[in-house]
Amino acid sequence: MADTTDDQIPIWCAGEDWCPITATALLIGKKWHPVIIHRLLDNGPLGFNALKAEVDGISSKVLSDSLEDLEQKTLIDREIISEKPFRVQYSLTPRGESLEAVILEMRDWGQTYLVPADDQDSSVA
Amino acid sequence: MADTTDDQIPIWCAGEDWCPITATALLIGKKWHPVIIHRLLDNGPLGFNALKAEVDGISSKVLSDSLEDLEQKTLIDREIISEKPFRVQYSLTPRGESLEAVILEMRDWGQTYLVPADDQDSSVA
DNA sequence: CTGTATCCACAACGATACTG
DNA sequence: CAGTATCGTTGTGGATACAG
Repeated sequence: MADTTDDQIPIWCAGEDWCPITATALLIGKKWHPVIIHRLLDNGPLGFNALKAEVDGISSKVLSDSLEDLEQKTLIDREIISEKPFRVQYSLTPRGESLEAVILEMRDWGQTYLVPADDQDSSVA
Repeated sequence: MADTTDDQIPIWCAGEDWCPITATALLIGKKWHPVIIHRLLDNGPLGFNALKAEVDGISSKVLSDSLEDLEQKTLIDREIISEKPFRVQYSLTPRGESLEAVILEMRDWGQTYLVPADDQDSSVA
């Protein structure tokens, strides 16, 4: 694949007991990671606070931490779009976008089998 | 798929900031959970140590802990198949089996995008 | 606006040992 | 065979405050 930036692909998946399932689980099982990717998938590139608002419930520290982690894994891309009023834009890399199938499958399963019981009076119909 | 008999759904998914993606991520993002489910999917019902061998790398404590968690979430079923030589059998519930699509999607993505040095002859050691 | 700095709480993981 | 008990380490998440 053609890399979009100066970043070379880090082999962050290395391990003795390598298992694609475990590796993927550790990647998207960080509570916020899949949601962040999903929001980016749905709303396109976003700034830090816009993303924070979309995710809803995450703290700055955790979002910052997650973003850094996702960037290291070349799943998202960080671009400075303005220096004066310092503005940043987070977007998905092709690799990040490729997670759509997994995320959607997770969402679908969650909606089907986890049953939001939160408001089952009207929306479940 | 018509399960429809499972009306006693435990609401272990309840939460204020409910999100099917997050909920599913927390469920299968426990490092070993998806692997356990996958092994059960592939090899059918297994005993404790057989499962431990299949997962490979997990400790008794963690497996026991994971199993208990998965059982609580009605994803796996524990059945005592022998009292004298104490034997137990772990199997997937319909709900657990329904995770196959997600697990497979994760595995597929991991194999495609995480690139196990296995395929490329890069012994990362 | 975009984050970092602390600090803390709690859960997860792991190794070892031990029991029925 | 099928776990439990312990203990310690690390990781993850969260609140608040502050900085460039």
